[in-house]
Amino acid sequence: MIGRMASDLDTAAETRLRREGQRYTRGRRALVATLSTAATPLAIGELTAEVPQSSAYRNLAVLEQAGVVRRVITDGDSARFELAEDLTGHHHHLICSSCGRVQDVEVPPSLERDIDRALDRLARKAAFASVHHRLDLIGTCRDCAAAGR
Amino acid sequence: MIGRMASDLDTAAETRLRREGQRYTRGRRALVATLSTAATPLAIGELTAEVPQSSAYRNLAVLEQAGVVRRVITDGDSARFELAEDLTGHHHHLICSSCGRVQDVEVPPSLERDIDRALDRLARKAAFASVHHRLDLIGTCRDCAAAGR
DNA sequence: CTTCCTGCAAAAGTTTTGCATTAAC
DNA sequence: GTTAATGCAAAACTTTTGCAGGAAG
Repeated sequence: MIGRMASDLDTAAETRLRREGQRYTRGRRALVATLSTAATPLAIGELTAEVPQSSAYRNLAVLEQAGVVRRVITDGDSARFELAEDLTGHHHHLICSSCGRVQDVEVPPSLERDIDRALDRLARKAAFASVHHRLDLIGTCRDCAAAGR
Repeated sequence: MIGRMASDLDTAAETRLRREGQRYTRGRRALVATLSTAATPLAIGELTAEVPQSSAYRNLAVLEQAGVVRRVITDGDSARFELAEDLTGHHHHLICSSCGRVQDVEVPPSLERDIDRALDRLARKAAFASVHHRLDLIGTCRDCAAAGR
C-alpha cells in the first residue's frame, strides 16, 4: 500500500468518485496529489495554495464521502485531512498538544490484531457497528519539549 | 474511582484549582457537578443551562488546565468535555459517525497494558513525550443502524 | 478591600451556502 | 449541449476577548 504509484492512486480515486456519480476534476486531483506527498495530515490552510478555501471544504467532503480522504480530528482549531487508510496503510498519530503537529506512526501488527479483537468484542456487546478504530498518542513533540513548552 | 462521592470530587477539584491559584466558584462547581452525573462527554450546548456560554468556555479551559476536565475530540462540530480520567477511571469511546453520540467503554486491563507498552516504545523512538493515549471506535450506534443511517 | 470571576456584547476564526461562470463529460 | 464543479462573496456557527459590575477570599 505504502509507496503506491501516483497513477494507481489516481485510478483508485477516480473509481471511487465515479461510484458516487462524482467527477475527478482538476481541483480534486490537486488535493489528492498534495495529500499523497504529505507525511502528516494537512490542515485546510495547507491546501489552499491548490484550491480556494470553499472549494477545498466542498471537495474534501466529496472525497471523504467517496472513501478517498479521511478527516482527522486533532486538538487544534481546524480540521486536518489525509488519504484514506486503505490507500496509504493503517497507522496512528503522535499529536502534539502544544503546537498541534501530527506525526504518523505504525504499531506492531500483533498489537493491531489484539486491539481489533478486543474492540470487536466490545462493539458487539454494545450493539455498535464498528467501522474502524482510532488510536493516538497525545503529548509533547521534540521541538516543543526543547523549547520548554 | 468510579462512584467517587461528590464531596471527594469537590475536594479534588478544589485542590487542583488552588494549586493553579484559581478559585472553586459557583459556576465551576456547577460544571463539575453536571459533568459528574453525565454518562458521556457533554457538548457546550449541554452545559449552558448552568452557566452562560462564554463562562462555560472560560471555566472549562481553567478546569482543563488544572487537570479536572478533559476536552474530548469527536467528529462533531463542537467540543465535548468530561471529567479527567484519574477522577472517573480510564476509558474509551464508541463514537457514532452518524449522530455524534459518544458512549463510554472500558477495555480489558491486559490490553491496556499492551497498548501502553507498545506506545511507550514508539514514543521513545520518535522523541515524543507521551502524556496519554486515545483509543476510540468510530462506527454506527444501535439507533442509527436501526434507522438505516 | 482587593483580586479575580462573571455575564453581556462584540470580535475573531472556521466552515457552509447562494449564485453566476466555467469546466467536465 | 447538458450537467455538475468552481470561485467569489456573504452567511452561519463555534470559540475567544473586552469590559463594567459582582462575588470570593
